[in-house]
Amino acid sequence: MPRGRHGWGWRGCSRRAVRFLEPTLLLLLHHGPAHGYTLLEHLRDFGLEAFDPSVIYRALREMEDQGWVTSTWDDTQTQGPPRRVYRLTALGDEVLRLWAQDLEDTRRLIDHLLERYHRHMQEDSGEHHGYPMGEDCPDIHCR
Amino acid sequence: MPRGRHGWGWRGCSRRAVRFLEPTLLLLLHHGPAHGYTLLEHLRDFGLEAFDPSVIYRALREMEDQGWVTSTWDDTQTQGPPRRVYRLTALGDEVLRLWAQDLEDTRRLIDHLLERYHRHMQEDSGEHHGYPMGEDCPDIHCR
DNA sequence: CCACACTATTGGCAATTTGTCAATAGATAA
DNA sequence: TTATCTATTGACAAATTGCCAATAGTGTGG
Repeated sequence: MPRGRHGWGWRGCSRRAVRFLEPTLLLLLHHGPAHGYTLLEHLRDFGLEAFDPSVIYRALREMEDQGWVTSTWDDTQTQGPPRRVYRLTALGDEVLRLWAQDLEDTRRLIDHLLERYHRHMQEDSGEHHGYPMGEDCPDIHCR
Repeated sequence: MPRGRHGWGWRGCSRRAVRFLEPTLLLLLHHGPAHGYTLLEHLRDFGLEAFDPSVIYRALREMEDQGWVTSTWDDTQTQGPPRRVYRLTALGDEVLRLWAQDLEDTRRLIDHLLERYHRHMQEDSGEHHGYPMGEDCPDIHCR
């Protein structure tokens, strides 16, 4: 998915991941209360890596503003500064359900697009579509 | 997918759609050269509606900058100002293939998330997870 | 001819989103 | 005490996006 005048790894490259951040956090919190850092680690199980912690905390604060989660300071001692415990609210529970529906819609869109793509590719394998063949074609370079 | 302090229909609401714009345009152009307005109409077949024309033209110009498409002025008379004809380049053809792969990756991510969601919901139907039940829970209102 | 509507493309801007980097800060180990 | 690890917060620049207006050619009704 090269985009803009860039390849992978430019500013905004992981936007796909970002859209999965909120539903994934909600799902993780549906399993039970957790700390921000813990959530960060569990995100890897969902293919969401390389998140700067600030992104997670920002998402959590926004979700709290929405009333999807609440947070309290954890009084139990740990090796480090005090931590927040985030827990899902009933509203967050409901939002998670809406997210799931939305993701199913998105899935259908992708399916439709891919189905069309593969069908079309099968139909006219080897045909040309008006673009000049044989010209020097620059390689796609993703940085 | 309520997001931010908004529901559907706020600024940035259709970002999901926007991400399908480029691959869909490439796929449409793979069928053959077309005008911007024509493409705009065909997008509906893919569940992508309500695009402001400027969004499509902006995308097309960016794709041209990348060398994925080329455009020439159509000299045939029509009821209106001169139109551009966009056609896919060999590079655009290749990019379309990469997009398809990327969409398949995305689909896998969604599947994984949804599978986890449904499995978890089945496991603990009726259980609580620490959030206070019975409190007044504000309705989710999407505007 | 003039006003108006329709088709088609272009330009600009403000609000929002996103990535990155730095700051703060407690606890512990050397 | 200095350094290091854990945890959270703040701030900023760049990119994305939606919206609205401008331009412009053609045809239609009065």
